[in-house]
Formats: sequence, structure tokens, C-alpha cells
Amino acid sequence: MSTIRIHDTMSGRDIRLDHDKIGIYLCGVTTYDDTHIGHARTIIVFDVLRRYLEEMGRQVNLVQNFTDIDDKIIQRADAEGRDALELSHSYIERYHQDFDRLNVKRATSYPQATTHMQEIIDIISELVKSGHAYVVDSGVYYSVESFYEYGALSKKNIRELRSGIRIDPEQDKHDKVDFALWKRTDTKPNWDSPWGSGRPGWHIECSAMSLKHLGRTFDIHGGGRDLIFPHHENEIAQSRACTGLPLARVWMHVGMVTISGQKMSKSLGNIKTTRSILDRWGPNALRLFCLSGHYQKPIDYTQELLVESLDLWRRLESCHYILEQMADTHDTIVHDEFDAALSSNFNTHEAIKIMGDTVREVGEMASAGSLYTDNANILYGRIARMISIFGLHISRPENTEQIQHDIAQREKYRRSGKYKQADIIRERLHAKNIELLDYKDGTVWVYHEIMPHNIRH
RNA sequence: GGUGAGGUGGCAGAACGGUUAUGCGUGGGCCUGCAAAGCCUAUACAAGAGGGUUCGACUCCCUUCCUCACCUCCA
Repeated sequence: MSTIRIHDTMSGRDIRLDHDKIGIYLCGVTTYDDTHIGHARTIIVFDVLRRYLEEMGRQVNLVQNFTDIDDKIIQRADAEGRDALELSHSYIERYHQDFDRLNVKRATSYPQATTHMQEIIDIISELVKSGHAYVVDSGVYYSVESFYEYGALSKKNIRELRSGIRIDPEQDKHDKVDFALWKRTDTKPNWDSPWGSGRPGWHIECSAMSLKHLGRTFDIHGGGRDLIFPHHENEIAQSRACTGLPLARVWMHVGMVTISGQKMSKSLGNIKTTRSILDRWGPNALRLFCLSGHYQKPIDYTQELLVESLDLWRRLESCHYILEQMADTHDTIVHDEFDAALSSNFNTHEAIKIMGDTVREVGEMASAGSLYTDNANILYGRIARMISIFGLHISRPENTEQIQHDIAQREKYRRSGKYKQADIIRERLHAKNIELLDYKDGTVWVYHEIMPHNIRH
């Protein structure tokens, strides 16, 4: 029960992870723009995985990087007349605003390329020394040919890669499949190095930072599917050439978020930012949306799926408040089926279904009047734990005593047939996002999350 | 062209060698002072096509068609 199996892209098998301490390196974002729902999905998947592992008593070291120096950042900064590092750090700021709103737990650490220059230079030196990298005028390159396992992750072979490559005129690298470790440049931002001033290539920061923060081999290396090649393939080449050890026990890749079946991209203009979705649908519906499909498969972004996710969230809120008011203990309780779903290659789709079954069970009992303290205690404990693992957040009203008082007042009016007055109270509460559920033997109140644009659907 | 994933009922989308997925939608009903919310019930040739293995396949094997992703910007 406490073992979890995760599908490993490298071996194509599900691998058991039963260490007490779990090290995870998650490839985060390049900070040259706001994040979109695709980033959000990957990060939410790992946030829930982390919460689940911690719930099982594992100690999780989640390291998520920010690529804060990159050609795209520089281009963007030039276009806006801003300093590149100022720009990238302002987007890190915005990243945290968005993901705090999304109730994503802060990672254990968020290393950045620009604060790991020494480590990056050290690892490049190591690669040059061992003959896996070479120095030319334009910088330092990794010799793909020198690494016999190149292509193992993405199932590619070097010859085919070579034949597919476009001509890049200004490259003086030996082999067109080679990739940059250090790009020599005199324009800022740049850093000093044994090979002249310049900037690191995209992949090397992750090798340097994962080595520093997680050691030579760690449990899970993750990111979006689109990082398999070249990013993760190159990381493996760099790290293995240095340490001689496997980089990660499990390579875990999250499927893309598509729009009308196609990947989001700037050129198609179909980007949905995390922020805009958050503004419209709130954090909880967005989280449920991102968890609604199996993490390995694509999810198609549609209005309907968001509506479904929001509906489920509304039912969960009601369920939670019904149980909370019926139960007299509020401890969390394990629901075995739920854990079995998550342990089996992190099947959040199945886990949500099981949560939905529990919500229905509560509705059934509430309708039938068969919900008593003892079963409410158990169901409350289960729901509360599921909500917590999914990282959902139940909103709270300001003054519950006032609500109780209003309900009692309304009850008096109802008993004496003064329905108009009773309805006024109900309306007044409704305006404060409080919904009243009338059951045979009493009224339960539910506080609903206020949507930024306050749409129920 | 190469590699990988997949093609399931009106739509979305799982598991599984033999038993109702589930959700949304749609029809009817119950509860209620009325609502809301919820519940009940009904509804779907379900498996891209063609072979094969098997007592039995959506699930395994082969063939074929189609979709998507990646092939140095990518979460």
C-alpha cells in the first residue's frame, strides 16, 4: 500500500519507489513570459504527487528550477528595452503569484541558472577534461558522439538525427548534433569563464543544479513530454558522462494540454495563461481540470471540461460542509481505493472518480436521512484527506455564528408559515455565497468559493 | 521518413482476458412551503477496419487506415 509505481519513460516500465526520502527534480519554466495552462498542468501534477508522497510519510525534496537566462529572455528584454535579468526576475515574481493562488506548495528549492554559474562552469570543465566536450571559437560544445547511450531516453539514433538537422551557418561545432554548453559572447548579460565571457547553454544548468541539490542519482526527474528531446536527453548525456551513474530512477513526463486537439503555441495564438484561467474559473476548478485526465495523456482544453470541473468542485464544497456539520470528529481517514489509484502510476483520473463516488454516497445518505454522526465522521475524514492531497482549498465564511443565528431565525419564520421573511433571509445569505440545504431534520449551510468573475457556470 | 502515444457509446474519458466504468448531455420521477442542492430511474449497435490466438477479447498477436506529439523554441 505504501509503495507507489510510476511509469518510467526510459525503460517503458512502471518502477516502484519505496525510499523513505524521495528526491524529485522538476524542470520548471523559462521566465520570459507568464505561464500558461500547460505549465500549470505539469506543476500541479507534481504538486499532488508530492502531497501524496508526504501524506504517506515520505520525505520529499522537490527541486524545481527557473531558467532565468536564455536567448528568449534576452530577445524579449531587447524588444521591450528592459534588462534581461530584471525581466526574468519579474516573471519569477509573477510565477509565484500565480502558483500561490493555485495553492501549489512551494518547492523545497527553486534554483536558478544565474546563481549557479560556478557549478555550471565546474561541470563544463569536467566534461572538457574527460573529452566529452570541446572548445571552439563560438564556445564549448558537447560531443554527442562521445556518449554511447545518447538517444536512450527519446529512442533516437544519432545518424537519423544528423540527417534531419537544418544547416546552422554560424556554428563551428564539429558535428551538427552537438549542442552548446557555453555560448561565448561579449554582450551582456554574460559571465566570465575559462573559455571567455559568455552564457551557459540551456541544458547544462539542470545537470549542474540537480547534481548540487539532489546528488548524482535521484528518484524522479520530471517535466512536460516535450522536454524528452532534446532537453532531458542532453541532461542525461552531460550528467552521466560526469558521474557515470544514472541521473534518475524514474523519468516522469506529463502530457500536453491541447486546444482543439493541437498543442498550444505562440504561433497559433492559442495560449491560455494560468492567470486568465484563474481569473475566470478559480484555483480549485483549474486544479481538478488538470488532474481530470491521466497525467501521461494529453488533455484538451475546452469550456465544457472546465464547467465539469467547476461543477464537481461545487458538489465537493457542499459535501464537505454537510459532513463537517454532521461529524463530531474531524480527523482525516485513508480511503484505500483512492490510495490504490494514486499508487498505480498516479492515476488521478481514477482517484477523482473515487472521490466523486464518495460525494455521491454522501448525497444519497443525506437525501435518505441516513447520515449520522458515526458515518459522517468516516466520510468527512476521507473527503478531507482527498481534498488535501489534491491541494484543493475550501473557502470559509467570516462569521459562522451569524449564519447559525440566521438559519434559526429562518426556521422560526418557516414554522409559522412566514415564508416571505424566511426567503429574505435565504436570499441575504445567498448574496454572501452561502447556500442553504434543507433536509428533513434540519438545514445545512454551505459556503462557496467566490469566483473572481462570479459566474456559477 | 524515424520515434513514441493513441483510436471506446451524442461528447469527454478509464479499467480489465469473461461481470454496469464514470462524468457531461438527454427523458421521466422523488424530496421541498416554494426554491436551491441532492437523490432515484431511463437512455447509448460502445469499441477505426480486417484477420488470428482463446471456451471467451475493447483488453493479447499480426496487417492496414487514421489522429496527435517529438525530431535542437517548447511544460
